[in-house]
Amino acid sequence: MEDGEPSSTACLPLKEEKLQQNPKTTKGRQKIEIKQINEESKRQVTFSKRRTGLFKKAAELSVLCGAQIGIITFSRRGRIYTFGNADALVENYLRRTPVMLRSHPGGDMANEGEEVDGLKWWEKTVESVPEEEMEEYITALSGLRDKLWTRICQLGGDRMIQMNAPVFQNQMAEIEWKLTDENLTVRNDQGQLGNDGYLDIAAGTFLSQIR
Amino acid sequence: MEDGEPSSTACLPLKEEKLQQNPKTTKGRQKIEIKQINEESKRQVTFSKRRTGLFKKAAELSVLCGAQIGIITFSRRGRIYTFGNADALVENYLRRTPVMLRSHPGGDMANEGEEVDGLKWWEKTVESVPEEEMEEYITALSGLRDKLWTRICQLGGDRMIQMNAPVFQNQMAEIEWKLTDENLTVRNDQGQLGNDGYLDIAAGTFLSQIR
DNA sequence: TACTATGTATAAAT
DNA sequence: ATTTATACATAGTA
Repeated sequence: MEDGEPSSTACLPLKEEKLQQNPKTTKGRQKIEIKQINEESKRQVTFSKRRTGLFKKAAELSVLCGAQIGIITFSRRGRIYTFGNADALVENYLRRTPVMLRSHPGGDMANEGEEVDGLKWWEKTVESVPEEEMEEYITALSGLRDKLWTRICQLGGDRMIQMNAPVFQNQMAEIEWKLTDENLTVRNDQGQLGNDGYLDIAAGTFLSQIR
Repeated sequence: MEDGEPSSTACLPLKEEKLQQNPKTTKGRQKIEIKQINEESKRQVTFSKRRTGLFKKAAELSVLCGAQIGIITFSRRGRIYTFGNADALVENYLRRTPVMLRSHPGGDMANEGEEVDGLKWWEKTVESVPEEEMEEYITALSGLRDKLWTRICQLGGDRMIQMNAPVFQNQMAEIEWKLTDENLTVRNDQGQLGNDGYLDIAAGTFLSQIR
């Protein structure tokens, strides 16, 4: 059909003429189904484009409506991309959901307030947690999650609204789980914590979130 | 061009005739400037529409690219709207940024591991923190923010990318501050913490983020 | 809430 | 990265 399709003999180089006249060089944006993109490179391009778009939208929304917005994204590769000030966000979130944040219940508390290496004990990082205290540490961390959620739901009522695009909820949960698993595995492979119990406990934690 | 344009006299009152023929019931979407919307009701409508759009985009992105995405929004009214599983997000975030999470450094640590009211000490909420320990508690919480950020930047490198739409960065910071202030005030008004020092310390914390 | 017309994001191709 | 055509989001209105 393509108007003036070259009938071999008469008008051969029509393609070029067509380009001049109505160049339709691309098919333009095509409709796509919202489902996992399998092709690696394509997925990466899409992720990059849409992440940019998402963050732009978030920025616009925050300016237009004076809302405080934070986005944290864990890419499939395990990279973290954040929008807004993630730590302020997290702190604010935690501030609004009062819980005990202690996550290192073990250890010697006799020298409370004392400084070791010029640091208050609560300023030390997890790396300094001895192997034998790790399990309790992890338990506390898992507890934190539950406490957070419980507390949030309590606060909830009219002050909190949880929104998930209903259609995607199950898929989200699935993906979240898979990726959490992936992240934890990567983390484990890096041997930073090197505690076998870690993955199992975390797995239980997240599995419980999937209905 | 519009086929069959009625030429009344010569060609003068074209406007009206055009309207009749093509009654354009609305002006359609108009371009808007990205700046604070002052009109309350308009802002609310926009917030609602765009928040929905943002969450939809996030859902699509997560499905298409298998990314784990979480969004936390504090509306100007202090409401929290979240997308994804905020607590999982926060926990995952914290998990990836090892820090001491202790935020209640004061208190009697002699009964370490003991249970009070059937709760481990790290399971108790902030409400149970005595007034005289509050300041230290807050200091620890502020410390947490810094620790988080520092640790994140350390982890950073190729595994972390911070993205802010550059154009909006300052505005974001401003808004974040204003809203944080607002939230804290609200919180204070509710008398849940009822500590005068609270606001001041928090203020310093957030002010330091604004360049 | 639902509708239109138009602005904006982006899939595909370069 | 840039371009283009099209799908999608949404400002203003009812």
